[in-house]
Amino acid sequence: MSQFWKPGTEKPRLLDDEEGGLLFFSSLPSSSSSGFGYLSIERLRQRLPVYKYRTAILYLVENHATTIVVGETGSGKTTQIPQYLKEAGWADGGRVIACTQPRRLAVQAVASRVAEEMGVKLGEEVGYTIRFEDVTKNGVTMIKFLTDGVLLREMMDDPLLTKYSVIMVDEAHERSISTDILMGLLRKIQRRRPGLRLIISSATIEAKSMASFFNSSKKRRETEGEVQGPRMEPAILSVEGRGFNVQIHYAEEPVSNYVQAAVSTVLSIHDQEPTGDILVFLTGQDDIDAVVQMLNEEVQNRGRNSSGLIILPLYSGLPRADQELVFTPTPRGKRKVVISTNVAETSLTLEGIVYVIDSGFSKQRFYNPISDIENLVVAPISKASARQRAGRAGRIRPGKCYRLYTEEYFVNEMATEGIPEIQRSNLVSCIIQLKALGIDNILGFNWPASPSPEAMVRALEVLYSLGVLDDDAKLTSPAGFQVAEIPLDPMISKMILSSSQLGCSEEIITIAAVLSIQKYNVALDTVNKYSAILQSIWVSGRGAQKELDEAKLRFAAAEGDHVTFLNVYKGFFQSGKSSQWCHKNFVNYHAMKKVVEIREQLRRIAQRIGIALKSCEGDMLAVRKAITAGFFANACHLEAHSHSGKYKTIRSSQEVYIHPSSVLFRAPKCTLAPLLTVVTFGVNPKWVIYHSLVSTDRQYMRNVISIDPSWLTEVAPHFYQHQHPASMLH
DNA sequence: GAGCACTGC
Repeated sequence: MSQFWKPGTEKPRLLDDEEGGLLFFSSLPSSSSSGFGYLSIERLRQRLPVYKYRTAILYLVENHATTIVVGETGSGKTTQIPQYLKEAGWADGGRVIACTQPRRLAVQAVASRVAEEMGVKLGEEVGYTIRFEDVTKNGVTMIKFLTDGVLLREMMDDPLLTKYSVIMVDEAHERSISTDILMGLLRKIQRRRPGLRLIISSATIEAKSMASFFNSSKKRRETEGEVQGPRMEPAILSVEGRGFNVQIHYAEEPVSNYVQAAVSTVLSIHDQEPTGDILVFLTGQDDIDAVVQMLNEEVQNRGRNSSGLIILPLYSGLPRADQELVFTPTPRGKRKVVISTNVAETSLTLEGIVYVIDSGFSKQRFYNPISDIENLVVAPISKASARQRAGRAGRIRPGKCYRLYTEEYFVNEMATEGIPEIQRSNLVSCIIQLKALGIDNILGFNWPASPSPEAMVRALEVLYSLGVLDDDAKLTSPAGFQVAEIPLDPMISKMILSSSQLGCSEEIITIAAVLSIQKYNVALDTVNKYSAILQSIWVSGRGAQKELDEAKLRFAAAEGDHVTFLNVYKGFFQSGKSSQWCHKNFVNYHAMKKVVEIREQLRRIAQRIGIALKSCEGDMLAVRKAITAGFFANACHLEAHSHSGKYKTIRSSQEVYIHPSSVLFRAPKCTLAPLLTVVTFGVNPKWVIYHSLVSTDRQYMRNVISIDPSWLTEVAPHFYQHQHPASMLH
């Protein structure tokens, strides 16, 4: 190994989210007060690195409109700064200190930790808000943790966020879409509310560009003259972390096959290095399964001597029980090897890792506004990501990180930061949200990172075709405002609006809930459990694929997947929401409970914005029409004489195929499902609409429903008559 | 007969 690896000079210090993993995943009852041991809470707080900056932070917040805290992980900034602010009086007079997080779980965990440190009941002085859970008390809560998405929603009712005295945006370096929009809007609010203070918590590299983004001093002087108040130039403060050093080793030669290299590096570490668990970062399930299999074979070949390795895959699609294995403590004399996706980079923290192997790649989403298709591709990570990965080795003692790329590559070729999510995504949701907040000039909006004009224009086009924006790109009334109120993709929201007129809103709301669960995580209620991540209402299980397929057939509707969802929901409901029923039918019980929850929320919103709740009593024609009204842009036609099931999109003649997971993949025959109206038997429907595309070697349509082409011109005449002569549709 | 980086309202 010493020939293969060259020690580098860089020794990053580590530690992220003491507020994260430790709290969730430790087998110790770390969130109970016994976890604090002999030391008083006060003493423990004073031991955190951030403590010696307490006075400085308070001074800067007092005197600067924006303070940027460059906090290495483990500095204690997230839990301590809100408490310092409260102690200094920023929550006096009914004001509230807000602290945002990108993830729900982090919100819950940090809030309960801070409540515990302050010796108060969660939901009183310290509270939190995430979707479906508002654990705060008006007039009592002084420190409030929330996801940045929730804060954005709050701005719809209170655009200036008047109840907050200080807003701390944590993990800003992750540059999620919500964080970016939030920062752009906060910068605007700041001009109108000189009393508001912002704290942006960011990683090292970006601090300067963040500072120039928030530097509005010149503009302020021009417009308002010299005024009393905080300085508008942001202050930057750096707080060190509390991790152990991690020694970096680079590959001497470029690595052509990181799967193979990862396997041999694991074996070298196991042979030559002292005990300590290994974490390997790869890109996805395929890589991971390959490495797991190769390691298992190697262990078998070597015989009993190498049986000290416990090899565990980790990715979000893994069944919950398998994910849990990763968090069980390593038995004495054994070495755990976790082969993981990026999920271990930000979302969860493993204890006991001493060695990290970094492939240098991850899967990233890219959006092509021309084709309007989002692709998931394997791409090189950034330096920031590489540092984060390396840091995972230094949580319990000094560690080592093996990078499967050369030092020259790291220094000269790797990008400093990743591309912000907003520049890699479809902007439809984000733009309607800005419109609803009164930001009319989208192209002129001051973004922390501006999306491409093409992407913005494309999103405006889509919203226009949905009837959500008018000719002046203003929200239409009432449709535009209604769509903006519904916390879902605008195409789904439009589908819900149309269902109101078609008399099938109860059914469509069920479908909307199922469609949104498919991208959703199901976080369990308590802080001490990790989130079970779901991708479908079906149980995931590679082992029982055949049984799963058979179970699916019990619900399969000839109309397509959306109607199939209705059959599943109906069965679940009739069983009394029974978990045994789910188990028997290969339906994911937790996912169904979430569907029920989201469905209830959507019904409440629907009633609030004046959508009539009505069931169509089995009239699937109405249901399919409503789906068409939202997703007409995704219409496809079966190629004539195609025996391979080839479709083409109407909009751009893209070649697409029905995904094998769809019930229409094997054009289903009529089943016993009670809601079913027979449409076709055993042949591919000529016209379909898809909910989303998955791109691999082919473009696959996921969640497909058959339609009648005349509906297209009926529900979206502007779209189809202008762009496509009606003759094309027949 | 194929495939799912990661979040969130």
